Amino acid sequence: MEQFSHVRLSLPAMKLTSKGRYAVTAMLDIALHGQSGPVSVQDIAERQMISSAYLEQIVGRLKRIGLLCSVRGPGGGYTLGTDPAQVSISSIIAAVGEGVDATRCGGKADCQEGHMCLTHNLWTDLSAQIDGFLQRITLSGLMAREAQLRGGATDGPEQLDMRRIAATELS
Amino acid sequence: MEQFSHVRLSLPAMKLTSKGRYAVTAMLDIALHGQSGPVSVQDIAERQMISSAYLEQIVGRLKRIGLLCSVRGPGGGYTLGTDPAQVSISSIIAAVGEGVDATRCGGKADCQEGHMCLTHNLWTDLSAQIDGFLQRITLSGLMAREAQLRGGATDGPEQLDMRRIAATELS
DNA sequence: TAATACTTGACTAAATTACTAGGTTTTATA
DNA sequence: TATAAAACCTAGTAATTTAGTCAAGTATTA
Repeated sequence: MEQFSHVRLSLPAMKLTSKGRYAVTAMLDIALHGQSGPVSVQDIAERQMISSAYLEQIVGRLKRIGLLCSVRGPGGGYTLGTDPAQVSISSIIAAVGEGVDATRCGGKADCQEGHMCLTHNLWTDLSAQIDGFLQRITLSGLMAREAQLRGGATDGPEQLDMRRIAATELS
Repeated sequence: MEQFSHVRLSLPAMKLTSKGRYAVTAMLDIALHGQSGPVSVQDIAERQMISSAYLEQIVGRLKRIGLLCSVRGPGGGYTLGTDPAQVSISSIIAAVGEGVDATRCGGKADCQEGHMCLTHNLWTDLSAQIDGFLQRITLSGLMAREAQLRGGATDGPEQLDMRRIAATELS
């Protein structure tokens, strides 16, 4: 028999769900189709098969942050708000409230003992690892890959090495 | 007005919640306190402040997988089922059904176009990145850190560089 | 001036998480 | 041999989150 109810401590160490994926997909779609003018949410939703109403919420946040600009009225839509070379995947995901939130105890709070702190640091460092990876990959990096795919072989999805992108992006 | 309901596609790209953290914490607790005999769930629950009934479920899965052995009856409990140097954090997390499940389309299925495949590969590679990190860190690695912490400075939780552990673990 | 597009806020069904509750074995020890 | 301490098992369930929907706007311009 349990003596007391445990406090519910959710706080996932990290989350990356459809919302974050949709955000990145939308940014990339706008980057690729925004040459001739603004891209409407409807267009993105149809191309990427995402609920347009849901996408509106996501794209709205990306605009408020400044990652996108909007043009209203007929023929309107969204354009990139920044140089795609400056936009990391990490920042896109963070813009919609996802990504890596460190640990349950915000920095030091709850860790009572040494070995508790040890796993705590494991999660902290894992978070840094993930975020670092997502920070090294930019929107222009993804665009370059896309261009390369279009120009090169079209027979099926081959394995891509994102680490190489990240590396070239860094140097 | 939306013409049709979109199919709900959950499938988080990755998840790491309390369940996975509890599993790692429990394994480490048993590794550290299991010298003199089996460690009971009650003991772990009290030390780590986790609901014992919930912990029982988690520890049960770790046993079924073979990461733990159990001793029934009074004075019973759990002991490690394997050499801690062979147990990666990745395998502990996987044992309780968490960790990294690749992408929504299992390998190639749904990717209709090039740029779709591009973000697909981003998630695939991120997953590999995360899992690689968790695979390079072992239970004995965490134990060594704990021992070092006990022996060394006791004034507060300092920043640990897990990457160094991972590196030494590899070489 | 009407169509198009963005804006907002509230609402909801489904899924998942983090538990709880209540039992049954097994087995050391008194 | 009774007792109690432990593992083991199977349901439930409340809270939270996700992935949407819905409705009623406001702004812009062909």
